[in-house]
Amino acid sequence: MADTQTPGGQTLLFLTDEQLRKGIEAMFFAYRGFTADPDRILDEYRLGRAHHRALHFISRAPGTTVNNLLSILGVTKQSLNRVLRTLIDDGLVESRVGTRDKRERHLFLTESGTALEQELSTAQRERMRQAYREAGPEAVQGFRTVLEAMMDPELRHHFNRAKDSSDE
Amino acid sequence: MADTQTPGGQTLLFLTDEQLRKGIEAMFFAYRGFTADPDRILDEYRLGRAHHRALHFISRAPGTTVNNLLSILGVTKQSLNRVLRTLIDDGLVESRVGTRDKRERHLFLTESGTALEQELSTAQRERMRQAYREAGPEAVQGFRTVLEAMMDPELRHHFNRAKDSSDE
DNA sequence: GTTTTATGTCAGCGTTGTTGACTTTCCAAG
DNA sequence: CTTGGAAAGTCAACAACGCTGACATAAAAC
Repeated sequence: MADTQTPGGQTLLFLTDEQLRKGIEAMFFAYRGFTADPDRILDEYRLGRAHHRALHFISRAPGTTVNNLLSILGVTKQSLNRVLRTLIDDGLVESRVGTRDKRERHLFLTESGTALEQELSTAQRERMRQAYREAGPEAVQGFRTVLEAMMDPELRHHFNRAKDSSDE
Repeated sequence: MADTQTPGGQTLLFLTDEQLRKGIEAMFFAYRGFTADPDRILDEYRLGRAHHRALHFISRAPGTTVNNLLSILGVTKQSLNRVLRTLIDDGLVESRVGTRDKRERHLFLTESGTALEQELSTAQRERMRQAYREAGPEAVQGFRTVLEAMMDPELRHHFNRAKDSSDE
């Protein structure tokens, strides 16, 4: 990767379109791998990626409201509602009317919801762990740094929300 | 990132579930940013991401066959066919019957197809360039390494196909 | 106490993925 | 030269998951 130091010490990158295109393709192919294992499991349950995302974030923040989930997932409430309906009908998620504000619904994973989320998460974590192992610790640091820089500022906010209780 | 050296010199990574989950969320949020700019442009043309992917890989390998595109994109021919039909009807892609093997169709971008591909690619490359600039050269190297490790071996093959004429 | 805002639900539509059945074209092996 | 099979395309139906619009209800604001 071509780079030089300015007299001021700032690192400059000279990035060809070709290098950037390879990065774009890497994202495309890697994302396919990233979702492949959960997708296989979801098929067995007749669920899709949207259900996985909902399970993931409900698991991360039990009792979260529909509205909060909405802003994290970046879809319309109607779209999320259909997904939640399926999950509730399947007994994977429980929706409790808010005590302070009865308009709100607080979302929790049921026992079987927790089990499925674990199954999905384990498969995806194993893929991630394997990739991290192959790549090595400095690569992982770089990976995370570039991904964070690629996010929309608004989304980065959601990402960093739970970061405190994390790895650094 | 926790890591130690074994007496043998191999680097071991101790990765908590929490660290891996953050990596998973980073992929999720970053991919949203990654596709956000092209999605906005595609909306104006009443096209979707599937069309963008087809344009990208036809642009990368002009004259590629439908079958080759199929194995790269990993969708069914029926699904790809609908996308190609739209692109051909819109005058963005040209399909030429093969000379050596007349069963094959070779795909090329038209002038306006090239223009749209450029517009999409430029938007996406700018996002990528910005992220690379923010993260710095070592981070970029790590990013690419982890992404490649995350791919399915079969997909990695497609990725490396055009790598020779690339950056290393 | 009526209006406005927030939240969630129901109905319907578009894109893009899927499978299955079928036809046409054409290369190549027998 | 015929036939088997690969490549490409079409039609139909369906599922997942985005979207908009219309609407009910709860809470807040006036």
